[in-house]
Amino acid sequence: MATRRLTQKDIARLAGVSQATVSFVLNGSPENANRIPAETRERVQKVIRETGYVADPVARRMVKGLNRILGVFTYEPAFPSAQADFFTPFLLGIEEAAQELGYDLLLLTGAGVKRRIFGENVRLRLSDGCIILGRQFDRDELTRLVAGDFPFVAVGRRDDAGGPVPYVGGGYAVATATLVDRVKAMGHRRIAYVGLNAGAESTVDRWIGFQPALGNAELVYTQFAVAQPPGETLDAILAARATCVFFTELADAIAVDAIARHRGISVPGDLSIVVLGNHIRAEEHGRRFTSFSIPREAMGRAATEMLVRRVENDAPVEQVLLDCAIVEGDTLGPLSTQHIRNT
Amino acid sequence: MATRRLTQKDIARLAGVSQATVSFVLNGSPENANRIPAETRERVQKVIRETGYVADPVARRMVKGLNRILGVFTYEPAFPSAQADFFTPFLLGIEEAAQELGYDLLLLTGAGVKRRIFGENVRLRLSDGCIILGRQFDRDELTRLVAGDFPFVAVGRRDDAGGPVPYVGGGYAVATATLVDRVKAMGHRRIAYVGLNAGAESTVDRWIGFQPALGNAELVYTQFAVAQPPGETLDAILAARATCVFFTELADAIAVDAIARHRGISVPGDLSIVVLGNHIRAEEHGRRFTSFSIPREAMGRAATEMLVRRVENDAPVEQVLLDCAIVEGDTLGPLSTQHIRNT
DNA sequence: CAACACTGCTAATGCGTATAAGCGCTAATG
DNA sequence: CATTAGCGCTTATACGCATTAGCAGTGTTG
Repeated sequence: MATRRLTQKDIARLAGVSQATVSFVLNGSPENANRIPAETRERVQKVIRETGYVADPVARRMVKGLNRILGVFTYEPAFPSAQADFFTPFLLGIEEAAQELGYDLLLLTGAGVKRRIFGENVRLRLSDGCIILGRQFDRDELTRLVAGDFPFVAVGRRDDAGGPVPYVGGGYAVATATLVDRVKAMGHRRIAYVGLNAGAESTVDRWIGFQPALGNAELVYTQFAVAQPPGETLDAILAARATCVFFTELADAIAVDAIARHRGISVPGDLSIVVLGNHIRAEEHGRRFTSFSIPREAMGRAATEMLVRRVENDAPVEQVLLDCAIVEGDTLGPLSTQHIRNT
Repeated sequence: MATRRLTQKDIARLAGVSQATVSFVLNGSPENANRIPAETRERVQKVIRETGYVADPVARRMVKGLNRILGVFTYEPAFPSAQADFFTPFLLGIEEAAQELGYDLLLLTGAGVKRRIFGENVRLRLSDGCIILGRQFDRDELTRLVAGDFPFVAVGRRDDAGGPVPYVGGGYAVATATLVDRVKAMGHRRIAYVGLNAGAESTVDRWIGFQPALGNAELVYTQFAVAQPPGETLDAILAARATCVFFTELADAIAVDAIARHRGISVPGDLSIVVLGNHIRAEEHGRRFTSFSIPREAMGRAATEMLVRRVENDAPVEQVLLDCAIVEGDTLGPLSTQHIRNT
């Protein structure tokens, strides 16, 4: 246990050469490699093989600057089961891409309660660059990151923070607009929207896609708050004689759908439901909501590849939105005759 | 972008002191801290605050030897969805413990197809120690780890490999024996065992707990192979007039249970089923099998804490088995009168 | 035969930090 | 008044490696 780690000096001593020679044998550049004859090289390599020596990556990094390590920072802990379904697909994509590109991942656990990038001990800097994951972004930290020289890529679109933020996001606005078009094609003209319309970029994007796509349809009810009993929400939707309701949160949709079913209100017969994004596996709740899917794994991959481009080639800031596939589901139907009669 | 990172030298210049003074201000040990008057300290800290300087963890590690980073090595990729349910609970425990102890996690992605600890560039060594996760262990690498001076802890019991292996495992043998006792207390005397009884330690442990606990019960059928159609397995179990069957693999149990149900054979009325370990959430398949639960999260936590003890205090090798709680389930019932008649 | 190039190495340096050792100064002590 | 004991710093060194510069010896050229 007390046996100190082997160093190049040890190898050099055992092989009867200098430390520099060992270093050359290990990573001889084309010009310098051939300056060491095969015989000496063999002798050194024999010692390396026998001792199982490997260069200390820390010292290596000291002089080379790069580590082939990518940091992954999450503002929320990544693995707790409540979050796991959300984070795992991202991490899967990140891990796969990192492996292909020959990078390891440094998972930053965030010291103490407050997770911060710029904390006391920014061990983050050990990595060559970092991916930032999570819904809650600290504005100030983002600004500092943009201003600084540390390469990073955000997963999820981010507004400018003293400069453009490199990101890989989901095309929520486009997908939302597509769903609105589909709803209108089904004949719906009286529409409700339940969910936030401000705050995080991902939330805003949905609203931005939604609003202009409405066209000649009428937004008869909006509920931008969240904490309301689902029964009341349903009452309000029906009172406004909406025939189709958009939810930003799957959980809200599930709750309202359950109440509707309980009251004998048919979905989509009497009321169509559309969810803007699908965070959880379909199997967990019986319903397949009409919605769009977030390409989380692909986002992880793309972000990783973008980060490596920035690290290795000092590539310029890129901003990418990946397409979200429409999930047909079975909660959106054509306007019923009863609806038409009521109008 | 071209702005080089700040170093202590820069801070020193700006504050009009020496580099060493900056270092003292940053991490003054009790004896040395008070050697620097508040005024100077303030001046230096002001510059640090204004510039946002943070010490390079690499250089820090160079001199301190430790990095507050724990490596996590998995022989199989951790996040692919097939594996995710298996690995996630471990990672959850590891992440929580690491966070509490102030460590970050270095996830080793394994270069290329073959995942190896001792590869070309053992990036692992950047961490202070490592946790090894996964069912498939490379014997040779384990031996080298045991022989070496790099601190590690295995998750899952491991046989000696040229010396005792530090691990946190599950008490499968004890839990299995408990289940056997319970089965016997229900009156069962004709028992079947389906699953491997050799190979990985976790498999062997189940068999080791099973065999001696049988006592006066009779092992009327064993199937140590795996790849057999579930129908044939069921036929063989029934032909042997077993009244209770133990499975090591949940998947096998699910398959046989499904066939039995399809054929109108009642579980546990006609045949009791016990599963030795529960790998997947109960909700995913309808049945709650009588089994034991593997405390994966606790294992991750314990392994992390053990590793930190080894890293920080050079603690001796520990080998711990955590209790597996018995899952009552509804696939184990008392011997039916029909069974008794048949005997 | 002097000048020079090439071979096969070694010595020296720097990366950014922590820390032991030391140095000039003032105040307290004998 | 000589000595010592803090005080408030600075200087110097080491960590393990990559890399540049250079040096001794041999051959090659003009």
